[in-house]
Amino acid sequence: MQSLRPESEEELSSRVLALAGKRLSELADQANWTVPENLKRDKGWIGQLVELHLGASAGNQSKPDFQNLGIELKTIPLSAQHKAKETTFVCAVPLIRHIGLSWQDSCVYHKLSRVLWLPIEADPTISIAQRKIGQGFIWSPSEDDMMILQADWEEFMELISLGKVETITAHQGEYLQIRPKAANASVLTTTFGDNGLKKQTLPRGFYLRTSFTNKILQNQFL
DNA sequence: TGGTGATCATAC
DNA sequence: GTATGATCACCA
Repeated sequence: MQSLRPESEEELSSRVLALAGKRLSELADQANWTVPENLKRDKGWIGQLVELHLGASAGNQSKPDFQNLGIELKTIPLSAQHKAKETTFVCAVPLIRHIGLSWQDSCVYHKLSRVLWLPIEADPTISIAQRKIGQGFIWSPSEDDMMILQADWEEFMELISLGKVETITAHQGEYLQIRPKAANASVLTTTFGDNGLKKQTLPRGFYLRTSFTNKILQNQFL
């Protein structure tokens, strides 16, 4: 199966509504997919399953999931207390050719401008098959959110411009954080060191802290 | 035990 | 290696 792409936000919203309360086993059966026992070797499985059901443009293109609508799909794994369990990957950190890059031209700004959040049960005591889809919603950052995201982003990019990416830890940033994003610790990409010379380093990504995604969830369901 | 640093699958 | 999709796993 492959759902056709939704042609409007309204159409997407009604599909999201129809998914609410469904178990992952139902979606997997419809797609003729096998539900894994755990996600250790299938970390993106749930995300890809819901993409299929909502008609997101498949593939590894660096474009929004719903390109015609400019909407990015993100799942949120929920604990038993219905709080976000994991941070949310946003995009890779630019480590070269970032000189003069403005916030409004950044990947973080573009990825977060319009997001379909889809909360999904992730309590480890529930089998993957029995986990239920929550109530998804389409969201954009508030002005206050934008200010903080921009401030975080500019602080990080300032350090990167100074060749200090390797001094950045995940403790920094209010809403955003920078952490490794690679298959393993031996993967290397090019950057410039604090001496201005080209060097190799671990690729990193921007992630949203769970405190921020929990705030988004609270505002939505308050 | 929560959060940071590390990691997994797959397409190209 | 980089893009997509994320969660694992260990240690402070």
